[in-house]
Amino acid sequence: MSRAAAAASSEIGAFVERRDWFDRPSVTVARDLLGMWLVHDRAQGRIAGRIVEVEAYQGPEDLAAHSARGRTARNEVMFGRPGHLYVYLIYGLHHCANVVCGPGDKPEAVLLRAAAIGPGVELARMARGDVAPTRLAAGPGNLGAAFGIDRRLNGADLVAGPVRLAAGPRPSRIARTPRVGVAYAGRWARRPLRFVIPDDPHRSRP
DNA sequence: CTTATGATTAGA
DNA sequence: CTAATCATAAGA
Repeated sequence: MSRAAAAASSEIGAFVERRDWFDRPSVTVARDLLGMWLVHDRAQGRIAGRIVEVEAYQGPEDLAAHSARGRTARNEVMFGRPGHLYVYLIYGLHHCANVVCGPGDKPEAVLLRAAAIGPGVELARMARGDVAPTRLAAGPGNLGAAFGIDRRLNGADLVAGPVRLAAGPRPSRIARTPRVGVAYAGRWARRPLRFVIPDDPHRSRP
């Protein structure tokens, strides 16, 4: 990779500053999130990575969405204003990070499933241990671990930070597949609501 | 109170 | 293929 290309790929664009950017259906936000930067500013430094894989979870009618089983203490944030982080613990050990979307009061969200870590690689490695760079944030549990996102950040404002989103290079192509791990959701399990950059080495699976 | 299970992962 | 591991939600 040339010096110019390397510089370009590590360039973080403008942060999302308008809440209404998030106030859209999860499918729309999900597509837009691919290629964008996820940035976490911490005392130790900044961890940033480009999002390469996401899943859309639609409102109450989507049987795979947490919000389909009513409002509870856990999914409270999904029912709140768009532009916040919904973080929950899964299988007793993995933290999954979601972007709360709209439109309006509709409790939709986008699960962040994989990212290519750019600036802050060493910090991410410290948090994750010694793993291959392409696997650092591949899979929702790994992404949470790599970015240092846990339940303390549940409800965090994505406009205010410390976790924010910024413009990045748009992918030339976007692939759609069914979502992972939601076989119980009947028809909704088969819907193509997973969005991924085809053949990206940082994605969690084909 | 008890109990089943999950938007997962690593390892055999 | 399965164990790990616990917050959550649902049921008694």
